[in-house]
Amino acid sequence: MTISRQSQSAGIHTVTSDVARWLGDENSNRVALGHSFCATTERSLNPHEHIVLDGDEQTHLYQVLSGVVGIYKLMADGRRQIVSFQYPGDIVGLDRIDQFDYHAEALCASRVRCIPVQAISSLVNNEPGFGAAMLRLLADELAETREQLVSLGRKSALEKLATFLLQIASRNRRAGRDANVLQLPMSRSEIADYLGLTIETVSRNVTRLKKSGAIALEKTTRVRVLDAQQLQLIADGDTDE
Amino acid sequence: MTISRQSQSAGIHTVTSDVARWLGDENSNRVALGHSFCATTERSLNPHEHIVLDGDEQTHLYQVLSGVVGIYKLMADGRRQIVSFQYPGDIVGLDRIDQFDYHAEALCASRVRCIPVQAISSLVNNEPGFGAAMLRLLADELAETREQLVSLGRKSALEKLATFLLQIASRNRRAGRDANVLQLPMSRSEIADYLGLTIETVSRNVTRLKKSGAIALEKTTRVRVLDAQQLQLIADGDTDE
DNA sequence: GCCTCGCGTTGATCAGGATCAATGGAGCCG
DNA sequence: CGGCTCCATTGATCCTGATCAACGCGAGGC
Repeated sequence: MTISRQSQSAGIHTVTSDVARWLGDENSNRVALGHSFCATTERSLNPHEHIVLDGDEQTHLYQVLSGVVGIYKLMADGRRQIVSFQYPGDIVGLDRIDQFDYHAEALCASRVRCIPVQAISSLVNNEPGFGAAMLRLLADELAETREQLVSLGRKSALEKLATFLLQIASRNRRAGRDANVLQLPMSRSEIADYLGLTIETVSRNVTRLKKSGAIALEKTTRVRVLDAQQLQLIADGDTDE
Repeated sequence: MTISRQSQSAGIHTVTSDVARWLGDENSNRVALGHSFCATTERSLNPHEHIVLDGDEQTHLYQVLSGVVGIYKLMADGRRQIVSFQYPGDIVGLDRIDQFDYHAEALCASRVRCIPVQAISSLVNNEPGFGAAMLRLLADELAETREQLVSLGRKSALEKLATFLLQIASRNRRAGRDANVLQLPMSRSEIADYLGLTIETVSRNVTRLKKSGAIALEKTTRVRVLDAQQLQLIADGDTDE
């Protein structure tokens, strides 16, 4: 097993079982559920702490409360594909039943609510709207993932990056935040592994967008959108070159 | 709007409204549903006939009964990404609510069952297990799509192709068919647009797999797997080069 | 059977992004 | 404040897969 030529997520592969027991630092919590109650817990996560490892038996779902969680898959030789970024409100594990087939890691300090899987079926049966909400979340996630397939399969590096920035802008807008100031809680390496690129290519194309006047880089981790329309044209491949 | 350099799906873009009225050639059909009945219809599709166009208002879900349906997205300049192949049992439209954001096209002569969306909520409420089945199908689709992200983002052309062939083999196995004889109901162009490649690259890598002894090409549209283990190693990137 | 047309294969060349290498810069700790 | 470390940026070169081009082959029509 050789080291990947594409993935530059060096530290990532030393995945340890930091998932195992977190029952120490949790806040107990109870959620009304029909006539009964359902015990959920909250957990605080340090940057790069894992919630879930590939192969873990699924004991809980995890709803992100704050921060950002990255879901990723690893190939045998270490190549990494980040499959989704999960933001507050998103639920990790909706798609699985018995066992996880991905890793999930807090990208920055985050909090998650842990929902035991045994609670799910009773929630679905007793909590009106819960099943529908799950379906909705799952459907949204599928739609986003399909859109990401277009990026990975058919877009150039510049188009991928513009698309990515607009995703964040649109998430900001939905959350009522400024759609022109984009916090990037993830590193270049994580962006690269999300877009199927290398960090160098990400960096070069950030520079290209900067030089073209579409964005400004206020900090490494903060982008200001200067020309949203241009960014949109680039993302859609509408450049008439 | 210039013509794509990547997509070679020439005829595809002349998408006409062949979806519109099919009420002529349908077989009426009724599905028991609690106390009431739910009218579904069946529809036969010719090769390359569309079921759904991007932007269509969603009036039905479509369950594939026979054949194969391709779900794809188009970029403004014609680049195409096939996002999923749907086989008998799969349902097109589970992820959407009001409007389709993709095209769906029969790749070969196919039949689909059309389920009116109005029926869905009553099916969920009255038909025990229906909601769970929808969730399950949706979850499976999401898991497959995420796996495809790994292919598109991180695998080489050869690895993508091997992965694709093994997907078909595993579908055959689940359906009780021979996992070593793979029918390819789609053209090279459709495989290319699924894998984010060009037809030439697909063709060259089919040849490579042939020469390596992993597969034999019985017809253009039929592959025999000769060395499943080698194919698996290639797909996983376990080649020790 | 032969012609035609569309698809698939193969070859030659090009280019976008990966790789290899060096430098820059920000945060952290002393 | 200075040094250290990690990450991001920039530069030089390489390589995989795209593009451009030609040819082969099989299916359908006459």
